[in-house]
Amino acid sequence: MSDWIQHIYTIVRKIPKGKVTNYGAIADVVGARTTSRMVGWAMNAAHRVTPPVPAHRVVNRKGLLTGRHHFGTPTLMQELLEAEGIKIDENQVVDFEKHFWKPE
DNA sequence: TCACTGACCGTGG
DNA sequence: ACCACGGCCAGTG
Repeated sequence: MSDWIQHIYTIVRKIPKGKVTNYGAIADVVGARTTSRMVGWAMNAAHRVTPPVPAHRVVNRKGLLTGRHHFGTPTLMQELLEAEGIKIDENQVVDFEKHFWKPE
């Protein structure tokens, strides 16, 4: 695995419970060497790495749950977020900016 | 080996 | 406000 992928996993694992972030923010922290699309790719491969990565806390810039189909069931991602106190409406995070967590 | 694709985002027409 | 395009890396056929 390349460094930037490990870097992404490390960052995602730092996301506090009840918070969410977006692909662009992660790409920004990792550096200009990667783009948000690469972050998405990394998440696709994240489910087979250990320790587990809370990929459900990563959404796109509009707060849309674009990755929900990559979970076991189409609703699993939403359920995980709601279990942490984040409300979802029409596959979108309610008050996204309020729950947004900027990685560093 | 080459070509295409992907859980995205910002910019320009 | 809508549409198209470039960027960046690894896996797959």
